[in-house]
Amino acid sequence: MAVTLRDVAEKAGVSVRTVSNVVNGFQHIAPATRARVQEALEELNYRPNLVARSLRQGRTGIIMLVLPEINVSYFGELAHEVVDYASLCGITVQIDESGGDSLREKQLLTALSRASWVDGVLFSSLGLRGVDLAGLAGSRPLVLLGERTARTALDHVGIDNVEAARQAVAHLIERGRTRVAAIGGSGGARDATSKYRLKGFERAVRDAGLDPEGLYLRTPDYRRGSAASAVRELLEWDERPDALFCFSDELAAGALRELYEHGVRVPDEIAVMGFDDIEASSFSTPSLSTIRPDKAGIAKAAVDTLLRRLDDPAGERREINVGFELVRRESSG
Amino acid sequence: MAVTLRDVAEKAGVSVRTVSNVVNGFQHIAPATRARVQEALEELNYRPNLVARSLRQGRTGIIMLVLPEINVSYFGELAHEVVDYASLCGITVQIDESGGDSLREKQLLTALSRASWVDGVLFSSLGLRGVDLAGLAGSRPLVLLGERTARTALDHVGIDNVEAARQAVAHLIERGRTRVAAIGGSGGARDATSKYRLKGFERAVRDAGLDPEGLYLRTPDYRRGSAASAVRELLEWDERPDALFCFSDELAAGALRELYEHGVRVPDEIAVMGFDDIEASSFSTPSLSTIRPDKAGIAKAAVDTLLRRLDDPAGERREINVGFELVRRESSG
DNA sequence: CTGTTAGCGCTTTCAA
DNA sequence: TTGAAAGCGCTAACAG
Repeated sequence: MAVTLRDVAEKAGVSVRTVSNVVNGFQHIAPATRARVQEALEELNYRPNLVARSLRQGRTGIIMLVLPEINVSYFGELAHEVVDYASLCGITVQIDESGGDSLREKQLLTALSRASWVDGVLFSSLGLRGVDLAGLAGSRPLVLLGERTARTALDHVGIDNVEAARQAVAHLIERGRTRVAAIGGSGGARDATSKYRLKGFERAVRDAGLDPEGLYLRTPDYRRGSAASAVRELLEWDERPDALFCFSDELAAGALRELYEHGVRVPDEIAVMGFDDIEASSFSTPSLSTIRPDKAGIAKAAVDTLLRRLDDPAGERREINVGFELVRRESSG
Repeated sequence: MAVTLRDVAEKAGVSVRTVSNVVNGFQHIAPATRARVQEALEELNYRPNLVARSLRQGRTGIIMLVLPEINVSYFGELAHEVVDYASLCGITVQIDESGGDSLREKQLLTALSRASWVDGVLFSSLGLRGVDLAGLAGSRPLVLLGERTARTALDHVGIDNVEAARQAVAHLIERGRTRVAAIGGSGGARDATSKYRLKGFERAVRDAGLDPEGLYLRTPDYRRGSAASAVRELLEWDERPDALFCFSDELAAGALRELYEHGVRVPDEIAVMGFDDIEASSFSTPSLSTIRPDKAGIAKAAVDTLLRRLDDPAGERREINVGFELVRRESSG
């Protein structure tokens, strides 16, 4: 059914070798031969069988991007950048979701070893443990995205979460707030991201000579729906906070909604900062001040690192910190 | 380097055939042999080379999902459902973005024929033309998602956009609105989605004995940022509309923002309806009334249809309409 | 410059 | 029940 090199070779009256050379743009070919082969190629509408090519070359040009959930805006935007940049490099991206919960994380690891056609993996997880990673040791190159959750020899691309969080909270304090609360986190005990954002929060508060004690509320995940109960709780404190630092824009969106339902004016009564700068945040009412990680930069660094690792499996471990930016909008006053 | 069937066969003192049988769970194997092979398998930590297997079997278990942009919430949520359901079927999903603009649509088609390892394609495009599709005729099975934009023999999964839009607008009219405007669309001349939603809008308006003339404003795309200028324009009409039907939730979010900036109260002065029910919509202020297409249903139908088509390439064309639901929230009063 | 050919690792037909 | 071997379509080493 499918046209093969042999079919083309027969039609053009040359060997498969020659056809292969033409297909792959090899240099030293007699113009006449090339023309003849080209013609046969067109006439038969030849399409190379990439599976066969991959088997031969040991590379597929496919990388896998593993993230918690693609429908979460931040990850959707990150995936967009990755797909975008990878396609520039002639790489196709396959997407797998870890779901965030550790039950499915096991399936995921199975999937990972299942997917032997994948050249390499970009892994963005909230709670990957060292033991999990161990199982991957011998397999394909893997670049960790987001926060490093275990001491490994893996390449890593992320941002300085401590400093970013510190700047976010410092910004609230600069705007005159003195009682800043923080909310965020995830079910995973090893959620390093929230650990570092919390550290940055505490640092900023202490730098201002204030006390962060008792001002942090954990949430089960980073989604919009998870902010409500935390917000309800802090509204009942004896001394209400006058600012709120959310560990994600989605949480912030949920917080804005809950504050609105309680008739609390933002930023007048409570200022709000998010983290991620998802697209929706500049359109919310009020628009959301936030930290904007350089998503395109993360994507580029991640893909580049992975490709480099493919060529040089033994190369030195790379630890890349990509930039971020503080975005001031209405919600922080 | 990688362990192959042969390595295992040698170690176990059997033929590759036998090892293959064990790996694939073949029935008729002597218990003793099986045990010996299992042991060798474990000891060498054998992982099948799926590229080789695919070459042999002519199937990879990979399908491609093509959509405009993965960072657009609706598509992110749809992709989530597709990845979810496909993984249940043992299928991996590869994602490609068409970008929406026809310039990149050509690259996309190239990519499609490039990607010969893909078993089949789920294609969600806003403006695919018949001629474009023609080029794919001989290649892999393709299921069209969203709106059918050309008369083809392709399978198609979507929702009844005319009826959904009609219900949305009828709902606004039921709530007492008499002057409903519509905004949405895309650059493509062949944006069938907006065509049908517009038709549903007009039908609902006429059904109520009103006149839709001059109440539709085209936007360049369905994104949040594209609603602003349309909203500014309709606010300057002599007779202001008292309701607004947006062809997507993102447009509606942009509209809510713009109305807020102009001090127009929603829903008191203008009621707003969206379309898609992205997650953010239930958290906006005011929360957004909208049409909720059964995304999981679309994903399931799409994957099922594609898999069936793989087994039966000559089967009858399938035309599937998935359900939807009207979601009443604050923005429609 | 081009033809011949040996595999890449696997499944599967044909024999035994 | 198991072995031997063909071959999926391609690339590349080796000849010529």
